[in-house]
Amino acid sequence: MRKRTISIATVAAEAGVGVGTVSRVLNGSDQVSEATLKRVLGTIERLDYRPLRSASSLSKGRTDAVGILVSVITRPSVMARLVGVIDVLSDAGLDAVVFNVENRAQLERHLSSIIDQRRVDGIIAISLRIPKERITRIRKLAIPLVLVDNSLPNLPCVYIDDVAGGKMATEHLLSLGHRRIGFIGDNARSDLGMSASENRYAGYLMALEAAGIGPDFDLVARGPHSSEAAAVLASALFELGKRRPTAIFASSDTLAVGVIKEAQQHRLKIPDDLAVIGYDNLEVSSILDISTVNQPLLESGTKGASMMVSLLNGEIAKPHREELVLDVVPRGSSLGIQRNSPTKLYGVVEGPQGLQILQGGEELVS
Amino acid sequence: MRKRTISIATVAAEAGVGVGTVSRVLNGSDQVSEATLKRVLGTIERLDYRPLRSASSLSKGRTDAVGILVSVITRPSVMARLVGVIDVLSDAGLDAVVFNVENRAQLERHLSSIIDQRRVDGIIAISLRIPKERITRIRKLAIPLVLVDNSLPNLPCVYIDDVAGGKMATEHLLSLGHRRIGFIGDNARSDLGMSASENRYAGYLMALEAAGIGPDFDLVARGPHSSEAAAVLASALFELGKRRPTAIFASSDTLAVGVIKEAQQHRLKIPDDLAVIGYDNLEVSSILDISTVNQPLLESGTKGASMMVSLLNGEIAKPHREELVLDVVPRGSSLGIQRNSPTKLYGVVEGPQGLQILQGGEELVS
DNA sequence: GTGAAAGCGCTAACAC
DNA sequence: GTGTTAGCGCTTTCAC
Repeated sequence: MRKRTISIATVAAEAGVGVGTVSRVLNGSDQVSEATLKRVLGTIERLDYRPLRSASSLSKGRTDAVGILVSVITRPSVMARLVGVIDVLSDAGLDAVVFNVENRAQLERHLSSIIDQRRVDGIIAISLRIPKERITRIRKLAIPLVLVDNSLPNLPCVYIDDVAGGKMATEHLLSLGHRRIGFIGDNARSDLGMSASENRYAGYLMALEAAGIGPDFDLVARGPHSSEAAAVLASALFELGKRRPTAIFASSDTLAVGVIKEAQQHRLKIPDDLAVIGYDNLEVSSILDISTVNQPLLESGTKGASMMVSLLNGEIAKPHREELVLDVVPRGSSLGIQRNSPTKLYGVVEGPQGLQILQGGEELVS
Repeated sequence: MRKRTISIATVAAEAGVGVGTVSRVLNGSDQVSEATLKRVLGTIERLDYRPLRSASSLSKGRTDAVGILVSVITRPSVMARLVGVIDVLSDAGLDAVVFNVENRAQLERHLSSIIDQRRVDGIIAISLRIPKERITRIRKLAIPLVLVDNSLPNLPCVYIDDVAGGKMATEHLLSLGHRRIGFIGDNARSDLGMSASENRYAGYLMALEAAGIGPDFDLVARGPHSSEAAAVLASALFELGKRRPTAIFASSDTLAVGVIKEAQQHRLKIPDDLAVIGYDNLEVSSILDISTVNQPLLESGTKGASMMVSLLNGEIAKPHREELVLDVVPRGSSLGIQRNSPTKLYGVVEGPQGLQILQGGEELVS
């Protein structure tokens, strides 16, 4: 409570050394003798001194922070990627500054603030299409940019082939003998350029064509990204009577949930009357036994963030492009096979007040 | 490409004014004549100049960023609060620096880095208990701290009364005539101090006692926060035969999903053989028609962030404590009433390629 | 109203 | 090895 503010100068004075030496100690330079190191460290400890971030940022010319642009953060798939990104950045000692982008205007606003003010050392864009002009500008300013769940030439990115995924999902249904396969997906959005659903749709069409089945647009429906909307759309498809689909590919598990719920309302048995496959392998698909296309969501985030870390450390020279693998996870909603009970994974024990499943890595209150 | 870096001095020189004037313009001071304002603004525009964040931070002594400490970010309820926080901060022009906290060690690490380096102007802790020593330190440094989904004396916080919520949920089941009511919740964790589930359990016990029903620990089970774990625990309760519960209060919707899924495996009809109520009113509860206790998740985030904004603007003097209201949302899993079809909410139209539900606020690709 | 100059707290290049 | 010093780019008195 004595000093107004305690800076590097205070420490230097107190320890009887120059500020340079203190700075060296702070930054782990080996140009410091054992003796002074100890002394300075001691003073720092005693004074409880911590260097001010903004000062060193200004001096060093970097912020040690990474901006994360996220499209519609509430979507579980986006969330999962974000978590992966944050974890890796955090481990690398980088701050994760998160920007939620719900529309084009926000995207522009955030981008300009991030880029122009140099708030961050690098930018990770998740499931987002960045306007060309911005890309150009970012390039010119030499700000590292990594794309997660998107792809652009000459830019480091973690790419997932949604077309292939859509194809795989549809082929799965085809392999089960289905011919009248419906598609339920997201509205195509021009503002944020999230094209995942449309790409999966393209894969769907390709698979059908390869199987010699022409597209039937009566079996195709799009809407907002919610279970409720999917339920409504599914309902419309079910009303087609004889012409109704025997299987539906929903471009995300969230939509698949709505489809299945609605099927139950219509007394359609899953998968006998209607087979369903979703996409993303969200937790909900596992618990509701919904077939799906697994994409490594968390991994896409960690991979992207790792790229960023490498870029910032100057370890990577040329833009790297990583493509993650997809795989169909067949479950009850298409196969009708009873899924394995998860019981085996857990050991239930008698706890102090009721039953308990102990979990690893956490201390339990006794 | 001429100048190395373009700073406030460049602008000043180019505009033929002093740096002070440019700074005034930048910060919207009214101490600038109309003429110079115009000229400086013009030069800024022409030079495409933007002030550097870290420089003004150092000078101003603030970062215009807020640190958000989040416990186990993957939980949907936590996510929802986070989204609320980010949105408000973003609108206020504050950067949201997110720290994911999975264990006590991480909490300490992040806290010390945030606090000591003054990376941020304020801290918002979501669903997290901050150790006393840290609170003391934060207080001493006069760093604004807001608690969301937690409460501490003399600290601004957005509080949700989980005990009351647990009581409400249990009373709902009691009111339906149930006497053998089970509880499935999270393991109590000492490291992060997330006590929501335990508080709801306390409410559950209170409601039972008020109804003259003694606790039966055979009907109580705890485990990790996942549907799978809940399913396993539910299974154990179902095996009690005659003594099995006729209703279950799951301390979160995520757990309720597991309970219901497992009930179906056991051929228990919902809600006739087993009534279920969850907590949080997550999207999944709506689509699966699960009764729940609604808590304004997003609002807790926005409220908390608003408090922070006020604090940083010096608008609030004493710590404010906001308590959000809870309400039971009775649905099919306890009442057995067919929920309203969401169909009415949406208008399905004939799109260019299949059916479509148009959504407001988004441009659709034609 | 406006310019000049003194910091803000740290880093890094340069001397010794 | 270590001290000294000149910035990093901006804000903010304080004169004029």
